[in-house]
Amino acid sequence: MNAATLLFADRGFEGTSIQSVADAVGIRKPSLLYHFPSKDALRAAVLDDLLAHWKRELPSVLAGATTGKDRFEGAIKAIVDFFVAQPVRARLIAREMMDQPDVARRAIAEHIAPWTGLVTDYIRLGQESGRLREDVDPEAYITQVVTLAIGTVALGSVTQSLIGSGAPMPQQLEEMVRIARVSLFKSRPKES
Amino acid sequence: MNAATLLFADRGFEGTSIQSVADAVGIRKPSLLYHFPSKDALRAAVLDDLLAHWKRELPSVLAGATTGKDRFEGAIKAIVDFFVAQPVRARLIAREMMDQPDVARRAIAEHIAPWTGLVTDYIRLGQESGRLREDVDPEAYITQVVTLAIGTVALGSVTQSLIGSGAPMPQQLEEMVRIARVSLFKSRPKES
DNA sequence: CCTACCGATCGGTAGG
DNA sequence: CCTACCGATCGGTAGG
Repeated sequence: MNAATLLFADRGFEGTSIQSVADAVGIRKPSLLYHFPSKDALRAAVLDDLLAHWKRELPSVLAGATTGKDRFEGAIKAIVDFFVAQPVRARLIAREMMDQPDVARRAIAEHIAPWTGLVTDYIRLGQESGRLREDVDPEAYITQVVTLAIGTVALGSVTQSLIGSGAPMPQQLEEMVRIARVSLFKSRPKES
Repeated sequence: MNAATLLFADRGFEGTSIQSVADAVGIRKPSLLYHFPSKDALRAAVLDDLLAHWKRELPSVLAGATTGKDRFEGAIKAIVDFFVAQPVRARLIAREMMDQPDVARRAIAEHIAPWTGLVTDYIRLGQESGRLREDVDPEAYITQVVTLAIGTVALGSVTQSLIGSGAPMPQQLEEMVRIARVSLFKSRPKES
């Protein structure tokens, strides 16, 4: 499954033969097909595994980020870091979103939406307490932040060179967090 | 070429057979291979066409946006609108970035980077004139905006359902422009 | 988990 | 731009 995840993320589902997965694991193709009855079953299992992982990890990430004084500050960085730490999964989910929008939509709506929904609640809370900008659309905002995080990680190796010299990855991540933060919090004096 | 662009964007390069392209055009496979000596040649031609189109259109888009008083205001919306208006091309470039990072990097660095570089110059100009935030990293900022635009369009049909109810596309685009704007301009009173 | 094997489709060529 | 055809690889099965 790990091998399949890597190959699917790297070359795409259609660009990956079950033979190549079997090779990576060191078994014969029919042996692989014993564990996963078809290539599509393998795909489904890989996607399930990905979502199960996120479903397991997200609560603690969000819990850790939404506790204490700087819960809003922390939440943004936590969400961004979460995707940044898993470039393979980010690329895989980006591919699945393009390859099978319907499947990905259902899977995400079922497993992930509840947790992002939690974040929008926090945002609304912050808006009422006057710490967050009122012009933020909570649902659209969190969607944009996640899209940016996935996009930056999945396409990062190329977007770096959008500019002549190229903006190195660490600076891209810093700027991403800055953008997410500034567009959420009410402006205040300086920070550092 | 249009047929190939659509199919590549939709199902990916590996997921598209030259037979299916030929079918879409209404000719036989060998006839297609007469015009494009190999599948890879077709891919290269499609990518070239995409970049040529952007190279042709970008100047006028940027020129129109960077003239007059509200040149900064306009530039953001122009860049975002530019990608939003071409969902097929956005999806294709996103795929090519993942499938062949090296090829995409070279192509973008050569054809697109000069124009985005122009935007970073404008941003620096705006920073000096005091209208734009000083904490903006121009290179990283424009990279992030483009990534967000491409990502939103390419993955949009799925990210909409990141939230239970789902944030409709128009609202996502509005929020994207807001995020890009707020994180670039110095804060000021209300707008509307 | 393996060997042996299958029909279908793949990208591509010959030759007109 | 076509018909006819090629070897290689595809996902998958039989049977042990």
